[in-house]
Amino acid sequence: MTTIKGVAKIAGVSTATVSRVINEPNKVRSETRDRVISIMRAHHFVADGLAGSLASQRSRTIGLIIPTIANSIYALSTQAIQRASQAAGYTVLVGISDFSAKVEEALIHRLIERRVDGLILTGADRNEEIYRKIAHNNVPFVVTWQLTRSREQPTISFDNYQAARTATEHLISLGHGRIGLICGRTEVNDRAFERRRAYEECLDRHGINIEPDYIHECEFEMFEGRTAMSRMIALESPPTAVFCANDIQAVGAIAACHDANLRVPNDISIIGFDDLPIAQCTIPPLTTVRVPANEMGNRAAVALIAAIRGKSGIKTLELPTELILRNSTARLKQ
Amino acid sequence: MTTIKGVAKIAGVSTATVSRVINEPNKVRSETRDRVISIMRAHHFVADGLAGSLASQRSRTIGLIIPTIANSIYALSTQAIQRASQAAGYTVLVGISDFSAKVEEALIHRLIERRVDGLILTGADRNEEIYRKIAHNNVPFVVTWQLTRSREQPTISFDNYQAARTATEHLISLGHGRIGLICGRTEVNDRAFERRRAYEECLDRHGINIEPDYIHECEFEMFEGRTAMSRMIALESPPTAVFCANDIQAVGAIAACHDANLRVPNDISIIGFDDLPIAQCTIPPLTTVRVPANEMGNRAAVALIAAIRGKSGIKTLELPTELILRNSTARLKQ
DNA sequence: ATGAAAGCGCTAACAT
DNA sequence: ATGTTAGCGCTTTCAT
Repeated sequence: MTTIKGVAKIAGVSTATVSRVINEPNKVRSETRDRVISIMRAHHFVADGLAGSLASQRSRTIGLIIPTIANSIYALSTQAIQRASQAAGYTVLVGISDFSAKVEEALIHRLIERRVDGLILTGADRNEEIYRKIAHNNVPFVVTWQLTRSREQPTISFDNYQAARTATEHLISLGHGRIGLICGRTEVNDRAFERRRAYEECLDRHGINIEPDYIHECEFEMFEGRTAMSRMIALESPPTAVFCANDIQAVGAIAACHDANLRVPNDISIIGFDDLPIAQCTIPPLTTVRVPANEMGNRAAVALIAAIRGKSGIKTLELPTELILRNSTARLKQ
Repeated sequence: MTTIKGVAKIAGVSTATVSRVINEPNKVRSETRDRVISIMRAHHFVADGLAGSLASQRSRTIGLIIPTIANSIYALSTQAIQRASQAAGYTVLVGISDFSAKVEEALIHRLIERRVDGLILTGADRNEEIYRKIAHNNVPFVVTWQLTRSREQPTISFDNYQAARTATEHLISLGHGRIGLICGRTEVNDRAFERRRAYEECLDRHGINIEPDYIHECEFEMFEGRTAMSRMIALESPPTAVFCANDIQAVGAIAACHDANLRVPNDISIIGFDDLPIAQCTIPPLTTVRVPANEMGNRAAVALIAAIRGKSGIKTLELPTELILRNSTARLKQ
């Protein structure tokens, strides 16, 4: 396999010149440059980026940790991060933690090992030891999907608490008092935790009793949302409205209502969270909270890359969310 | 920042010993090993994988190219690839081509630059020059999502043509003669191309005329499927059944029927492709063709890693698909 | 079981 | 504009 040494020899120049052709082409006389380039082409030469990174002490790679990819939620922000990074000449290394703290720790270790220039994390709730390891290895990072005002981590996110509160208030303002919750597992997911906290505190603030049978934590799968909803429907006194803390589960919940011959929103109101594309194609279209996944991903990547280039530190940034009124919620029938 | 040299000095051993502790721990006396390990811990030491890869000439990284991630289709196989790779000690570098041949070429170059030990590609239709570059750099690879019996590329996939033919035959067997098609852009997507070819040849074989107004190519977005369907519904003589060559577009198509007050499947039959989780939660549940995305991803990763380890070459493997009968297709009303 | 030392392929001063 | 050369941090062969 060809190396810059080989190319240099054939072209009759030094390795430094070949390196310049690759990295700073305009510092090389066009004649020399063209000759070198054509030789590289002819030999299908691809420079060894590992050697380059080792020598230059930067990898032009950024690491991203997400809990799962199988679900559109993180796919959207991931895509935005990929796009922004590729555009800036960076490659993204994605690690999927499957909501496991242990796996996440191993993945972060791997990414640092690969000498990523920076790290984008999902959620803020992790072992202090991990943050220490990141700091000791001088890796700039940014937290997404979870605001951390109290902590010192640089964050680019919306506020899960406020957004979930908006959703809950919406149901209450419609006259509902028996309100259910379907959300992710709060022990492994601080975003779900915040959303549940908002739901509970909001009911509390309105003097509404919190009914354990109305609260279901489950995986981010449609069928899990469907099962949870079926259980609530089967209750003696079922809720008249349900807040699904993500659209995936909401789709399942709507299917469960349909299974039970309950009309949405006439018989039961459902509100989602995320505003995935699917929210526009459910029957009826889903009222939900729009989350700035794309912008969050883009901004996080851009800010991180700026920080890597030493142009600036990362300032915590709160992005707005928005209640999207469609057709799955209605005023409580007296 | 600490290096193995630093660790070695503190521990009073050579760098070779530290390296052994990291890579072949059992070749080091347990006493020495424990001392070295505790020093590494205390200093949050993370070995430089780039230097290691450069020296050992293997990166324990595999590259994956997919067209998009925003849609569950490729997310499922990607997840399977990630899992299998992580389990085998490999990191996955994902490149997203956005269905652009040019972007894909640049990404493949980047991955080879990063010295991936192997490459997993989506679809088989690309410039010969790219295959040559891959070969010249001795990178083992495997093609997924598209069978290539005629070509020499090692492939692990199902057969798009046969699967799409099954779907079309299903509609014909139900008595339909006016059959529409909604699929991806065949110029940039050989999977979509094969599915369209199967649709057309199948109609032809049954003596059914191919009606250009019944064929819509569009992006993998629900709303694009919805728009395409609306157009067909507005036709003077609309189709009585539509084959959506992926479930995403099918969801949009169902929504369009609902918009137009057409009942599925009473007024119009719809069949999808992929069997994504959403297919079970549409109203009505979607008849579709199940595609072995998870198994394909897993097998591709496992086979590639085996090839990397020199255990075997990659043998082309055809995975089965399956017609999943649910409730969105029905016999044509006379 | 451990150490010494020669690279791996590139970058980046510094020199010319 | 181009060349010389000393590393980057690790692995690995060969000694001991």
